Amino acid sequence: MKYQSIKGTRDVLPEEQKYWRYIEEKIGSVTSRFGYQRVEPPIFEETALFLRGVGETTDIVEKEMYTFIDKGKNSLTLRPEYTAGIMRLYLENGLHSLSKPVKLYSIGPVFRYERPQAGRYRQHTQFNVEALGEQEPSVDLEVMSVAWLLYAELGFSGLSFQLNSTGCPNCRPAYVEELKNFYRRHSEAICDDCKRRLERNPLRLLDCKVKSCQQISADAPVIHERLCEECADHFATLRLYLDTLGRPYRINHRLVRGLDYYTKTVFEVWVQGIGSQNAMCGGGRYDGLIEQLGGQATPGIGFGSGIERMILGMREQNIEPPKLPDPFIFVAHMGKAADLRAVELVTWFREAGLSALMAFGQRSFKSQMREANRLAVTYAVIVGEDEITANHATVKNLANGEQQAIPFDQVVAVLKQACERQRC
RNA sequence: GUGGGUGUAGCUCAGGUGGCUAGAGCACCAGAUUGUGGCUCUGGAGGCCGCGGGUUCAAGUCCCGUCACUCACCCCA
Repeated sequence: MKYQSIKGTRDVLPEEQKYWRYIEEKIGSVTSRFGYQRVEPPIFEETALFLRGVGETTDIVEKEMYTFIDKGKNSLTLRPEYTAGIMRLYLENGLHSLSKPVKLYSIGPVFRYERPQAGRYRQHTQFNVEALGEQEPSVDLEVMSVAWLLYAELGFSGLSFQLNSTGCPNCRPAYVEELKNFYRRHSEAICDDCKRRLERNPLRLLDCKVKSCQQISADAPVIHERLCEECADHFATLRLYLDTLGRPYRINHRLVRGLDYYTKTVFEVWVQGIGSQNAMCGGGRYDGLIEQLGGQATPGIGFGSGIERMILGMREQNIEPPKLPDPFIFVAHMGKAADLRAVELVTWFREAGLSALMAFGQRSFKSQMREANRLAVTYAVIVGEDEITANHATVKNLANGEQQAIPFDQVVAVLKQACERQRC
């Protein structure tokens, strides 16, 4: 085969549409109940926005961005995540003048150059939620609840939050220093990756999967025990909310995110069964980000959730989305005059709001009926020489086999009525 | 970037120790029923056995290389 899709990308085929439609409907329904409004920034931005917004030493920026120079010699990048672009959109369009918090969501593709594996693609579709301008922990709860309610209504079982606080500029530096000192004492024993992390991204030391490193990290200082008063209060209040609602969560002091902008709350929602990617969504608070991008100091919190990962999880848990409606009418025709009448009929049906299909060209009547059956239509409308002569259509109900003659000028009204009766 | 697995029909896959004229199921087309679907039966179409090289009388099968896909690590949705 000469051409094939790019590594890490995938084609969405008709078979999968019911999942997409179902998820998009649920997203629309849940977000509207929480009062979130949809916005869509372009899929590419100035590269500098992501360098500043995501963090220059993050893996995403260092090795995963699709960056290119356009014909005007500008450095542009396909968005590797939503948040930076949403912050730009918020500032550029003056959304800060709206009443706070400003609650936004988006659905669209994001791009990262990574090695693909189950549930991870170079282009994937992300559902993204942001709440801007409010620092109360009840907003953290609300944002987390959007994710929770979405997955619950999609039918997922075994959901739980993973929760941590990464502190703020007042308390994190001291903690990071303590953490580095702890690991320096074990610098002989940790793996090579961790030796790099020790200097570049110490928080990620806690997240190492190597067994010997995990034994060490079990004794490492724990951040949520070293938060400043403000962060500790915030964390405690959020936990109180979760306890009150009875939402299952686990404090995971290893949960540190790869993006620089997170402060205080970080969370994921886990579901079992999609390979090594057990997180359905990941997000957190980023109280310093907007200021860093040149706006007024504005707190914010959000998360991203991969649609392809949701579909994978639904398949894993045998969650069957409602199937798309089958077409209602198939027009079978025999002979030249009938072909013209069939073209007229499907046109009338469609203009009346009914779904109607027909066979193209002169095919055997049997094969047309077979096709009608395969399409799972409710009615076959049969037009042959007999019908042309008699000026009526033969309408066959494929479910019970009954058929009757209906004059051509009444067939649309009759089937329209039948459709309304069974809410097709 | 690192490690494992797999490449045979549109799809899912069989093809011990090399002997194939390369198979099955599903899907597709047609006929049995010259104007009636589903079920059944019969037939048909559909393959450079990923690609290149090597060993051999003989390679889908063995060897080398290569590409692709895939799972996992890193990281992340």
